[in-house]
Amino acid sequence: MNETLPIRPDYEGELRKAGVRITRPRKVILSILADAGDHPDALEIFKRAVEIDSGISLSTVYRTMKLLEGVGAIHRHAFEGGPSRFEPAGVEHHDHLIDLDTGDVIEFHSQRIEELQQEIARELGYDIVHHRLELYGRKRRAKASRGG
Amino acid sequence: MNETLPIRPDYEGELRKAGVRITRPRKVILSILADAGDHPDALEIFKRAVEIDSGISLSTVYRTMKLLEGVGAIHRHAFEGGPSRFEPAGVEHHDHLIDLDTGDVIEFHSQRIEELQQEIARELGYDIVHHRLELYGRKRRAKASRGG
DNA sequence: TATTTAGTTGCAAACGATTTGCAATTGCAT
DNA sequence: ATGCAATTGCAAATCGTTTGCAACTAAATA
Ligand SMILES: [Mn+2]
Ligand SMILES: [Mn+2]
Ligand SMILES: [Zn+2]
Ligand SMILES: [Zn+2]
Repeated sequence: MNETLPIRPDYEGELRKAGVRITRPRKVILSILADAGDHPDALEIFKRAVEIDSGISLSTVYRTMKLLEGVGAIHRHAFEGGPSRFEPAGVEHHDHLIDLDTGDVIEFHSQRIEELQQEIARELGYDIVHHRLELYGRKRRAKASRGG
Repeated sequence: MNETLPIRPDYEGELRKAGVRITRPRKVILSILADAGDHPDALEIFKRAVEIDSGISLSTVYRTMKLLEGVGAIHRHAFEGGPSRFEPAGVEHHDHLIDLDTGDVIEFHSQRIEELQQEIARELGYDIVHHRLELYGRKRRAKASRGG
């Protein structure tokens, strides 16, 4: 296992540099994203935002997510079934394992898989722009058990 | 235009065994799926169905896709952006590479990746129920070229 | 600081994909 | 052939998301 440095991405600077105005709603949303440990969807971000500034609208959340995605500040995930979920783009690349029972999202990374993907694409004559690897599963139950 | 609807016999039997009524719309949809070489979405299946039987409705296509998915006869893919796309479940498992320029869907399979996924899930204490691996890329351009 | 103005907002209405209620129809067991 | 539950087509509803628009505001300018 390796440590992940809990770097708080300097969103505002990044955005200013991209010519984006730093408004009140955006500050709120950015702060929520900056210290979100999970992968919230737009509605969840909206709810958290309202706690800080009750004037924020859901439209603005959607617009802001699209904007942040556009400048590469966040990643959008479309996990099976549900709405888009987001996470800051600052962290190292990783893929996800979704717990079908609880909805928990577990992150993992396999350099070997990444390499194999490149290899496959190359053989097919392609360059990978991005990819999506999601494992859907359930907690392994102890093999000999009597509990429900 | 066409004579008999060449429904894959095992396909229909599979459904009967699952207690599903074989109706005219279902026969049409099944035949379309059986010899679809691509990964059509509901609307595309609907269009193809209408050519055979103009009375079929889009609702029925959606309902049938859900039913077929439920009994495991087809797989649903939710590629980036677009609507759900489908393919018969009979073929060997494979994953997909989507050409970002043309929309082409290329199938591939890596036993090594499949194994690594299992390994990762196991380490995290999970059993994989299913997974999704999609590569999005563009055709590799020859390094020294003058063509468009 | 006051002025200016293009970017941004909240709201409501529109949107595309998919689902659903319902009355009419149909598969299929009898 | 009969009877009835399963299935259908249609329209309306739903869900997540986007958009038009008039009011507002960040931030460049004077
Ligand atoms: Mn993540
Ligand atoms: Mn396929
Ligand atoms: Zn990856
Ligand atoms: Zn696979």
